[in-house]
Amino acid sequence: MGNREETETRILEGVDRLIREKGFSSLGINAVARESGVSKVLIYRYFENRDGLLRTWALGKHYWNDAPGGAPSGEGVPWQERATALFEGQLDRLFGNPLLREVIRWHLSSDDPLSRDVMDRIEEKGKGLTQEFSDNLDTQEDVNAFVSLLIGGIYYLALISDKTDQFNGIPLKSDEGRTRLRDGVTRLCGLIFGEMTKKGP
Amino acid sequence: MGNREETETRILEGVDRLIREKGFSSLGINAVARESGVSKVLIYRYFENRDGLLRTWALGKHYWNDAPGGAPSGEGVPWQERATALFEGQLDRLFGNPLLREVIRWHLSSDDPLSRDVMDRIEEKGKGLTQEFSDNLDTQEDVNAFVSLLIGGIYYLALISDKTDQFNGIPLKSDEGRTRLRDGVTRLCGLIFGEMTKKGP
DNA sequence: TGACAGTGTAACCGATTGGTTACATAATGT
DNA sequence: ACATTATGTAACCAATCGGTTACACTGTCA
Repeated sequence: MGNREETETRILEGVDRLIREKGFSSLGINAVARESGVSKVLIYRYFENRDGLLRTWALGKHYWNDAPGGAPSGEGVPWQERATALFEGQLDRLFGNPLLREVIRWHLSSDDPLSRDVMDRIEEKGKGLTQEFSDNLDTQEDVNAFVSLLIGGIYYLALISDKTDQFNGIPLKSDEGRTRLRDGVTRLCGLIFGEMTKKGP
Repeated sequence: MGNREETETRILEGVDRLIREKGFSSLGINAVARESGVSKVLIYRYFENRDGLLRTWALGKHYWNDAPGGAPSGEGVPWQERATALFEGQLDRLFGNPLLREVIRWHLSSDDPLSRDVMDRIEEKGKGLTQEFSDNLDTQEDVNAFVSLLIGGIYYLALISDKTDQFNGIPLKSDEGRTRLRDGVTRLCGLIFGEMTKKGP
């Protein structure tokens, strides 16, 4: 008590907990105040209103920088391998981060432009990587379409993994399912990028 | 007035309109009554409560039977062609039916078990078709993983098409984007199912 | 000591929520 | 004609929402 910074972080931690447990739909000022054990007047005093609170929460997050960094990008690495690393990284990232899934859900269902800003930051790194593919690959194929479908598939399966145990015969909550998806992605990368070569001068 | 059936359909039509315009999140009794121009007491009288209303709405829908029927299933049709028809059908279905997308959004974000029931009916036909693949194909590949990723990708891209114009360089709201996705799916089906043959005895 | 800024709480506001009670009116069967 | 049933509306209920006002306390600087 008597410490503004501490109170602010307590509030933001409350937001964090609330989103993780109930999602964005039930994220009201009263709920945050209750969860944080803090008078809601302080929320208005320190964050102006619900929007300001959400904005400082979202923009102060480090979560969005956990993009798959394991993608090998050396000169000699074949594109198939790079793509595999990218997709497997996204798979682990999505399935391993419940808060991230909650934010995607938020973006899919709300009209709040802030959700777009946050999504942009989430996708930032991945976009740079996929850009590399379409820039450097010498192929007639629509690489962007392939990538979009695969990334989208990973997103969707991660999202419904919170709601159901199985999708199309794949157990989404077990390691077995994760492994099958991982292998499937790897196999698809082989089929798609297997014969592609670097663009000539 | 004075006609129960007519009032009931007016209410259900109001639900329909409301979901299409605002989604499930803002679907309250008061909103339905306002939208339908009907006293909310009648909603309670005829449908018991919000849950009952939603249940009769969802279970009385014909929408869920518009699954891609164009999939050729004759004996001589190659599997690659069948798969292509299945996925392209799903693509058109998802992008062409806003109400369907709202229901999927609902399922992704709510805890209501009813949403699972509705999703089961939506996926029913597709599940039967994909089951055929894993049953009849003689391959070492994890066909279910491929199918799950592709179907999921179609779902996700359709969902975000309501929120953003472009994803990964694909314009989601234009015919061009639809065509590119369609071609991408076709091409992937070629890569995946191209060499698969029917299971021998 | 006193003025003053920052931190905190309780109580209230109007609007809206899901849900109910009471009552008026129209149709129906005897 | 009369009693009963179905259809409809207005008014109300407690609870919750985002947001505000008023007031008590604590420290700091003069």
